[in-house]
Amino acid sequence: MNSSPPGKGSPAFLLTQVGTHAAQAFAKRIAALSVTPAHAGILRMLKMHSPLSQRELAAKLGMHASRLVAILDEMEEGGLAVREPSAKDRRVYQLRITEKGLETLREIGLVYQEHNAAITAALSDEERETLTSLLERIAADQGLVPGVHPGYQSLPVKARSGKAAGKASRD
Amino acid sequence: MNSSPPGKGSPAFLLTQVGTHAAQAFAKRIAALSVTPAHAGILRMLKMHSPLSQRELAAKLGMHASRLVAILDEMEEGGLAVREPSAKDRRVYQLRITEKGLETLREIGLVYQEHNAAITAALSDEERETLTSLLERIAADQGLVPGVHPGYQSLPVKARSGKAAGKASRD
DNA sequence: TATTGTTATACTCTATAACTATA
DNA sequence: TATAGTTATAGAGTATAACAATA
Repeated sequence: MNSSPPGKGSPAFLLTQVGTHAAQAFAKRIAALSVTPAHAGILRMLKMHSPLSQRELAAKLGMHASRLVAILDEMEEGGLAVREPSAKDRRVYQLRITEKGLETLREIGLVYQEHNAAITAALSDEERETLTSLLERIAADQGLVPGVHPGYQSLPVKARSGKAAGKASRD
Repeated sequence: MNSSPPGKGSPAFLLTQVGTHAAQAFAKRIAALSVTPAHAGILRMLKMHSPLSQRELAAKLGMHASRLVAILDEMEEGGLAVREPSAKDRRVYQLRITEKGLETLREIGLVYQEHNAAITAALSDEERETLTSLLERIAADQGLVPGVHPGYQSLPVKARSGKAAGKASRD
């Protein structure tokens, strides 16, 4: 097991393999709601921490503020969130989730539940809990912030250009 | 737990969170060997299945053949693999791993072991085995091919441009 | 006419550094 | 002079469709 291919049946590789698959499957599911994982994460942040300036939001997500501009443009266009001028400082925007954003977040929650059930379909309820608790301990040990995707720095901004999504094969 | 943010403490989200983190951490580790995850996966494939044509390799990895061109150029440049003309069909190349490629694969194996230990440092041996077996069952249920990264379609070809890697913060 | 590997094109995403308007 | 948000630029990656050589 030393000169052999690394990690075929060992946890770290399985984690990236299954984790990548889960991320792809989730992105595909919520594409039906016209949102990306980035949108979903931002909606969640805004629900929990509104109001937030763009820089505060960027800091919380671990991404550069300039990347947020396009994403927030999309979200405003889609009616999910709004930029409101701050009374105190005319340079900053207070970001707030809209009623439609809250509704979309609820729908995302439902889709997530389906996704969660599908991904862990092979496990019993008890095993699901075991898995959750092991993963929570790893996440804590690795310094991951609950609810924040570490790939935020490079999560696609827009949904993949449609053609590929219709290709039947994946998931 | 219904209108609340999706998946904070539930397995599917934890899987993508921890899985993404693990993938990033591994990529960073093997960057010290001047290889990317894509290179590592190809080295492993070539060790197991040499010789292989480019189209056969692309099919096994689930990626488009044209993407392989640049990656194999790099690997030949780095002396990890070679394109040998086929005796039977002058259109095809037989890909073979070199002695240096085998040596690099051994080193990757060692780095992987460190990585695996680091990622699962929070767990006991028994828990590690439990996690492995749960993940293997999920992977099998989801139709994932053992040892093949589902993100192969969009794994970065070259190591990230250096500057970012030296930025201290991640991992 | 089909297939292998390659190249060319157009498109997306990203990071960085200007830039503006405020403070 | 510093900060919030924006825009511009340049670079990297990808997918797709041509393409040349060979079958």
